[in-house]
Amino acid sequence: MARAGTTARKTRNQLEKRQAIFEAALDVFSEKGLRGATLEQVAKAAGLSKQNVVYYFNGKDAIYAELLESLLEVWVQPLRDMSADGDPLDEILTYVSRKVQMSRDMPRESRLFATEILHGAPRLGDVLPSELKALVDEKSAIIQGWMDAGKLAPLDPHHLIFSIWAMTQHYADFDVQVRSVLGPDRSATRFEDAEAFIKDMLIRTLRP
Amino acid sequence: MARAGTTARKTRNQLEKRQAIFEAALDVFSEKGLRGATLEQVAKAAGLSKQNVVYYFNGKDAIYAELLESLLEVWVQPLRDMSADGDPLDEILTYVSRKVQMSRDMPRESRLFATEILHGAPRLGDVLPSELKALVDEKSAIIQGWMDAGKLAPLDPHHLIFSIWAMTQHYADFDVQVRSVLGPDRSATRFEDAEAFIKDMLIRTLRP
DNA sequence: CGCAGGTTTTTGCGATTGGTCATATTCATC
DNA sequence: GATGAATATGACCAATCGCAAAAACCTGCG
Repeated sequence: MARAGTTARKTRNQLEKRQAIFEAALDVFSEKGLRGATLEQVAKAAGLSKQNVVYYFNGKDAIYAELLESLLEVWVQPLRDMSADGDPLDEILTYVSRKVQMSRDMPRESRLFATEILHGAPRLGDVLPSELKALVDEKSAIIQGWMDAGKLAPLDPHHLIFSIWAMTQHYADFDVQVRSVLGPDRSATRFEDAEAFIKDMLIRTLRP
Repeated sequence: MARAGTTARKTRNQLEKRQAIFEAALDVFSEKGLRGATLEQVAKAAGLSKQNVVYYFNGKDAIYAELLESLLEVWVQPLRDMSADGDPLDEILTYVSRKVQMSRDMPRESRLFATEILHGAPRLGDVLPSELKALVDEKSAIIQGWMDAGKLAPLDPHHLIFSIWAMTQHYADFDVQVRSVLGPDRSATRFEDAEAFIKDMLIRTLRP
């Protein structure tokens, strides 16, 4: 037996299979949650048998944990990219664009994280209070700098970031509700409309 | 056998027990989700035996479904109370206040609805596209009226409501993340700070 | 008081689901 | 064909839902 899940070195085939399982797991877990999903559903979506999935990972929880971890960096990248060098408003509006884009193109990832955090983020370990906090603190300091320089209206940077997270991710996480309320026709342009709305709101708010 | 769950008429004792089960179920379901929670956990939290809980309801799903339904009206009440007669900005800021208050005082309810909608809201039936849509459309029309009268800056009312939902509920649903990022000291005042921030943002945005 | 009716609770069990393990068997590659 | 990787098969075990029937508990009324 190979225990593909534990060995560090992996063949091309192994990586492909693991990727297929990740993709399937993202589908199933984001829709039903960790407990609501079964290994068999993941296996079927990946085109493998339940036992074969276990061969590549060490069980259900391991898939979920590794999936979360592998998506983490991608998830916070837009905030990472916010630079102190750019134009303040541009930087923030670009950040909003990218977050709306992620809600449209990666709703499963958004829901996965949402569910996890909603339930207390037990598997995110201490990533939130350490790494994420550090990142947000760093970017908040930059924003604060812009405000101190009179380039933006003075507001609490932390809550500004929270509000951007909330508004943008809302369109991925609560898509069912958004579409229900907007109705079929207006739903077609919900992401563009949302982006325009949020940007408009931030421009009016942040104008010094 | 009495089938307390099905009969329309209920004694005082029955109602009390059912209420206790609701309370326990809210605790457990909001924390672990429907599938993640077990009947026994609910029963223990309610101080009853598992089988006795089944006596009062017709099983796990029935508790969850009835719980959701019983909370729905409470949940949308603040929006219901928004009146066309009041001062536009006041009405909206009051709405924000009440929503933040609900995030602080009823986080379990918020998370329960969040989880449900996140997973496609299968048990909310067609409440979203019918009743909720009607309510939001009605209030959006009122806001639109205010904007047309020049009392508020022109914005999309639907997305304005979405953004208020998103920002206020964020502090209940993602409380773990908020507290992690803010750190212990700043967390103490997170709801007051959030309310002030959101109101400030809306005032700047909606000023005609 | 005591018992007859219904109500509530407990006991015990059947059945299903789902995660995991152990052991073949097939496959690919040298 | 030899060797290790990959897949398939079968079985097991734990968790848990839900039912049925017995037991305990009222409560009103003769």
